[in-house]
Amino acid sequence: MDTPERNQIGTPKAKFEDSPVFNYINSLSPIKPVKSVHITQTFSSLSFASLPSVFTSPHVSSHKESRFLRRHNPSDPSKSESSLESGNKVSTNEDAAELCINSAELHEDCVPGDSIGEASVEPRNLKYDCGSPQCGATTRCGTEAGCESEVADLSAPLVPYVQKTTENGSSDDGAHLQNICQSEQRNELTGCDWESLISGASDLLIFDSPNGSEPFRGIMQNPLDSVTRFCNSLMPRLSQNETADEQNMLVLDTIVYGEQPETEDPSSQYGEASQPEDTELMQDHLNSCMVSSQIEKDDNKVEAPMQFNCKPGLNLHRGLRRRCLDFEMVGARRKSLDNVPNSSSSMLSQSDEKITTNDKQLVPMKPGGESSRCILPGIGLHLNALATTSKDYKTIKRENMAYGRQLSLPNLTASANSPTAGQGPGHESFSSASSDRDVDGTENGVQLLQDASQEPAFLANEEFNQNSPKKKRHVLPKFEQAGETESSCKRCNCKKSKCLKLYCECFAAGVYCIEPCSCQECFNKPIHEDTVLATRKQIESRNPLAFAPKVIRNADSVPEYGEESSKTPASARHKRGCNCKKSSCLKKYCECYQGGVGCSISCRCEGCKNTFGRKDGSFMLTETEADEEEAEACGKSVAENHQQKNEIQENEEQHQDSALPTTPLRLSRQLVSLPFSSKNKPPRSSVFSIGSSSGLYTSQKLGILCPETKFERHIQAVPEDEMPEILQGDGSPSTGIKTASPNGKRVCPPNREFAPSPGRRAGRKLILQSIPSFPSLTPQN
DNA sequence: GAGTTTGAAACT
DNA sequence: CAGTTTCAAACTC
Repeated sequence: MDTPERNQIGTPKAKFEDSPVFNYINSLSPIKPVKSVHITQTFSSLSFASLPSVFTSPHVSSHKESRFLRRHNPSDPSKSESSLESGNKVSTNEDAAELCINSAELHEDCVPGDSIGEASVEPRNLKYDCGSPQCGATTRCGTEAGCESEVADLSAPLVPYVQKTTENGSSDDGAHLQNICQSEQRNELTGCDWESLISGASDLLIFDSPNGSEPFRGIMQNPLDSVTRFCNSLMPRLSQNETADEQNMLVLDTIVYGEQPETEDPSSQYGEASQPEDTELMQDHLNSCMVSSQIEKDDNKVEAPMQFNCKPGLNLHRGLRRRCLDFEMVGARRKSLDNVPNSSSSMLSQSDEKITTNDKQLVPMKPGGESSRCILPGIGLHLNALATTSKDYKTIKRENMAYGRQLSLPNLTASANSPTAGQGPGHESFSSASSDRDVDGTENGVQLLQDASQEPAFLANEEFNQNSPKKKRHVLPKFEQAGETESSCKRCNCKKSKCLKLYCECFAAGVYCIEPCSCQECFNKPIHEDTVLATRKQIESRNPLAFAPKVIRNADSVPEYGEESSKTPASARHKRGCNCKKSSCLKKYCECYQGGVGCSISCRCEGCKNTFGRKDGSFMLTETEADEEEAEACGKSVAENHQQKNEIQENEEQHQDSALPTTPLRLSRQLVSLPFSSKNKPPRSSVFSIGSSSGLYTSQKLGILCPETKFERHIQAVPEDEMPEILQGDGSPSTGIKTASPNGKRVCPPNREFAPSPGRRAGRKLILQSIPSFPSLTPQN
C-alpha cells in the first residue's frame, strides 16, 4: 500500500506535460491555474473539484470520483465514455483500468462497447489482450510502457504489475499505445484507488487476466446480464463503501458466486449486446476482486486463491472461487479481526448475508432445505463441482451451505475467537467458515477442508438423491465415503449421545447439527464449540483416525475387474473393515456396503456377500451374481434386484466420483484429525491448491467446463484410471500395495488414504502437481 | 410413525 | 485385547 511512488504523485504532470494544455499551463504562472482548472475540469468535472488536487494527484482524485460515478451509474458508462472521449481521458481511466480487468473477462465478446473512449482502438487491444493470457496486463502494458513514469507515480503497487505486463511484452500497437497510455493513465487513476485499496493485488490481477479470460467467457457471454443485475444491485453498496475494502470483497464473492447460477441457467442467455454494461459490471466486479485480492495479500497467505477466484469463469470455478475467496476472505478477516475485531465481525456477517442472498438469487434451492445442508464438501466438491454444470451449481450452493455448516464445526475451535462462529451453524457462511479455518490456521482449515472434501462425493450423490434427503441414505449406500462425505448431508437423530459421539453422524462427519436434525440435547452446535472440540480431541486421542474417512479409496488401476473395473469402486476399501454377521454385508448396516466398497481382508464379516466385493476376494460380482446374491439374501424380486443393481452401478459410478471426492475427504479428514491429533498435517495445501492452486485451475479447465454431469463423471472416471499413475508419480506407497493385492482386494492402511486420494482424480492430478507448492504455505504441525 | 434389527462405538 | 454395553442408523411393518 505504502508506495514511495505516491510521494511522486506530483509527477503525474509528466503525463500532462505532453499535452499542449499542460505545456500551456506550465508556461503560465501558477497564479493563472484557473485556466488549467478549467481544463482539468473539462477532463472530468467530477474528478477535479479543486486545482490543488489536480496538481498534487489529479489522477487519484479524478479516478475516485469517476469511479464513484460509474459505480453509482453502472449503466452510465456510455455517458462517461462520451464525456471521456471528449477529452477527458482521465475520467476514462476507470474504464481503462477496468478494461485491463475486463480484457481478461470480456475478451471475446466483451470487446465492443467497453473499450470506452478509445473503444474503437481498444477492441483490437482487448482482443489482442485476450489472445494473450495476460490480456488484462496487455492493455496496461501498452499504456504502461508509454506511461510508466506516470504509473510509477500513481501507484507503486501498480508498477510491479505493469512491469510484469510489459515483460509479457504484448504492447504491440504503438498507435494504440498512446490511446492505451491514456487509458492507462486512467487505469492508473483507477489503479490508484485500487492501489490504495489493493496495493499488492496487481500481481494477482495479472494472473487473473490470463485465466480469467476463458472462464469469464462463459460468464461474460451469457450471464452478463445477471451479473450486471447483481452488480447493479451491489454497486451502490460498493460505491458507498469504497473504503470498506472488505465489503467489496464480500460483494465480489457474492457476485461471483451468484454469477454461477445465473450463468448456468440456460434461460439467462444474454446477447453480447448487453455485454458493454456487463463488462462494466464485470469490471467493477473485477475491481472488487482486485480489492479483495489486495486485501488478502495484505493478509499474506491467500493471494493465489484469490487469483483463481477472480479468474474462474466456470460455474464450478466460481463456486470454488467463492470458497477460495471465502478462505482468503477469512484470512483477511482474521487479520482484520486481529486488528479490528468489530469490523471483521461485521464483515463476516455481511459477507454471510450476501452469500446467502446470492445463493438465493443464484440458485433457488430446492424446497428441501436438506439439500442445501447436505453436501458440498469443500475441495472435493470443488472438483466435482467444477465438473458439474448447472445441476452441479445447485449442488455447489448446497455445498456452500453445508460447507459453511461444516466449517462452523471445525471452525469452532479457531472461530471461537470470531464472533461469527456463533452464528447459526446452518448458515455459518462460508466466510465464517473460511474465516474460522483461517483463524485456526492450519488446523481448522484442514478440518473444514475435510468436510468439504467429504461432501464432494455427496454432491454427486445428492444430485441423484436431491429429491429426498432420506433417499440419499437409502439409495446411496455407497457413499458413506461421501459420508465421510456423507457427513455433509447427515442428519442425526441422536437422543442420548448429545451428538458428541461418533454415533452421531453429524459429529462424526465434523459437522454441526442443523435444523433437519432431530437430535435431543444436542451439543453439536456452534454454541458449544468448546465442548465439541474437546470431545473431538478426546476421541481423537483414543483413535487418531476416528474422524478420518472410513472408506479409503485406492487408485487401483483395476485391470482385475476388467470392464467392470470402471464401475467398481473396488479400489476403495473400508478403513477398518466391517464386522457384519447377519446382514451379509448386503445392507447399509455394513459400512463397507454403505460406503459402496467391497469387503476386504480387514473385514471380519461372516457370510459376506457384499456386492461391491466380497471379503473372500471375489471382487465385484457380476451384475447377475450380485443380483442373485441379493435375491438370495434379501429374497427380493428380480426386478428389485435389477434396481439394486442399477443402484449399485450408479453408486459405483457415483462412487467413483465420490471416491474422488472421498480422497479429498480423507485428506480433509486427516486435516481434521490433524488439528486435534496434530499428526499429519493435512495437506491443507492440497485443499488450498484445489481451491486456488493452478492445479485447480487446470482441473477446472478440464472438468469444470463440462456442462453435463455425465461429463463430470467421465472426467472423474478417467482421471481415476489415470490417477494410479499419477499416484505413483506422487510416490504414494499405497498404489503399489493396492495393485499388489492378489484378490483385487486392497488393503489400505489408513495412512494411505490421505496420500493417494488427492491424485486420484484428473483434476486432482493437477492438484497434486500444484500441491507441492502449497505445502510450504500450510504450516504442518 | 413405531418397533425391530443391526453393527459400530464406547466402555470395562 | 476381548467382552459387554450403549447407541443410533437402517430396516420392517
